[in-house]
Amino acid sequence: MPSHGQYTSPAVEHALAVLETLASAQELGVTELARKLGMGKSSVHRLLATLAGQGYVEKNPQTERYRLTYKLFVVGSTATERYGLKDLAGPVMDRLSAETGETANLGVLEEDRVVNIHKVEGPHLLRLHLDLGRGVPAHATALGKVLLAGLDPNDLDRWLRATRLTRLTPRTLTQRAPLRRALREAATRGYALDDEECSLGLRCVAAPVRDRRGAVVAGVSVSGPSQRLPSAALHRMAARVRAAGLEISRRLGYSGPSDP
Amino acid sequence: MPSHGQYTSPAVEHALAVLETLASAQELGVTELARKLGMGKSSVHRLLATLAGQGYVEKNPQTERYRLTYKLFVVGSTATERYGLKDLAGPVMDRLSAETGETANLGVLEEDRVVNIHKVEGPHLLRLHLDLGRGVPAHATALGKVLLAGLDPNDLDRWLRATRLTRLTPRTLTQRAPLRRALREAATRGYALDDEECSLGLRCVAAPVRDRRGAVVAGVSVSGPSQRLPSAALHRMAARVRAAGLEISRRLGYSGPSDP
DNA sequence: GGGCATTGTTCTTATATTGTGAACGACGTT
DNA sequence: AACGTCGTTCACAATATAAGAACAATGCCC
Repeated sequence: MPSHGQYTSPAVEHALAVLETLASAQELGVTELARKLGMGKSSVHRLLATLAGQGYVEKNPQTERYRLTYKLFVVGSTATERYGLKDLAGPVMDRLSAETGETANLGVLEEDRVVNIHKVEGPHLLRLHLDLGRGVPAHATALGKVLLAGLDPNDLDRWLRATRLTRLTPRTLTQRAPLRRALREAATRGYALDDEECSLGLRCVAAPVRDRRGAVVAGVSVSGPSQRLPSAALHRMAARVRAAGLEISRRLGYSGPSDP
Repeated sequence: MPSHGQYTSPAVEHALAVLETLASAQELGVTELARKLGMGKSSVHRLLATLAGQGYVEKNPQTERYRLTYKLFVVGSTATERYGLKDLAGPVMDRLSAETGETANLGVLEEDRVVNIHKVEGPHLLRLHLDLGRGVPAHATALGKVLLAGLDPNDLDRWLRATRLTRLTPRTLTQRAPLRRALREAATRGYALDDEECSLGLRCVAAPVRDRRGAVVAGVSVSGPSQRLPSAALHRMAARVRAAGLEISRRLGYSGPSDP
């Protein structure tokens, strides 16, 4: 077997592995990095030199070890502007946050996680701090549920087979059957809830955002501390969140029905 | 000259170029991308296959063209957590925003741009929308000025020689001499101003954030519309911004003097 | 202070991968 | 129906690659 006919580039995969490893650790030396990746020191060294030449990593002059620069963040952030989603959603989210007094979030599904790409914080002093960018397991959040409910059945089946439903709090749905039920419910009601399934003390309502074809491309949510959001308030808010999701969808060119 | 002894990896550089090009355009086909990069179609195709295999790009099933996923954003965002800066600065910025009623920003210098890594928006309805991530030319912002003022003289000289001072508004400082003067002033006062130099109608005050060695690693700022921030208010606010910068610095282990 | 074990970097080499150009099938248009 | 264009695959020569050994510099421990 001559084994030519390459469909992927090992060098590139290695470079990406270097970036990801560097992202998960704060700072690493060449030897340390090589050990983690199972490669030779000199190979890693050359990859680092390449990445440094392009401005993606740098050597900390103090410790003589390598770390990521902010360039990856800069380049990655532009991916966030797909469809102009952020710009279109921004004003709607401002209003949603003002009306509800809570934090409004915009998120998308990336593999098994929900990635927050925009948030508007409410005026309350007590606020739960959720970082943009850092993903959260989809099955444990309201946003994740509306996004999963928007997948077509085959993709959802594959998703459910492929991902472990890790437990984040005592209330996290870690079994497939209850999660499936929750997703069906989300689909029929047009919104999903998260009752401290992701973080204790945090409740959340989310609604889907659809593009002109009707496909769910993102979700909007409102989240806040349980004390301020008893069950009744949560369901009342759902209408507002759904309206916000619909408005963003309309701006994206969605022309389908307003009811699920 | 045998010319072996490679210090960089062309394949990796090409892959990064693909990512950057894809980031600057929304969606591109293989041929289009190959033309932009001046490479063969098949090379680009293999790179895309590799990047897709790692989850960094995907093919839009509608248009059959390639686009970035959000993974680059996810990985890049973790770079944002260097020093735990965001976590340490968060509460201080919350307070700064609450006290001033305006938007508080945290930024770092990346090449010739200031990258915003965290912001806390004020309660006012009239707000200027500045995205996180997307960089802004350093010479035209208050944050940029404190960060440049924190460079050591050699680095600053190199920076000034290397970068074009592009004009963003009629007030932008596009000459080196006035910029140098502004930087000296920022260094002696401990804060910098931006009077509609970046965007018309936007004013800004910024102060440096220092690590335990005293090096400027970031900046905090408060920004708002000119109508709410007359010159007098701006200078009054400077004290608060400086105090916030100092507090974050202290949390980072800075033990130097509080005055510049 | 001298020796020992790290570290980051450079060199060399066989080998596997890369970039290229051409050819293929599939669409959409003229 | 023929054409242009697209994404994909193929084959091959040229070249970059990954690995291991050797280097100097640094820090550490006895």
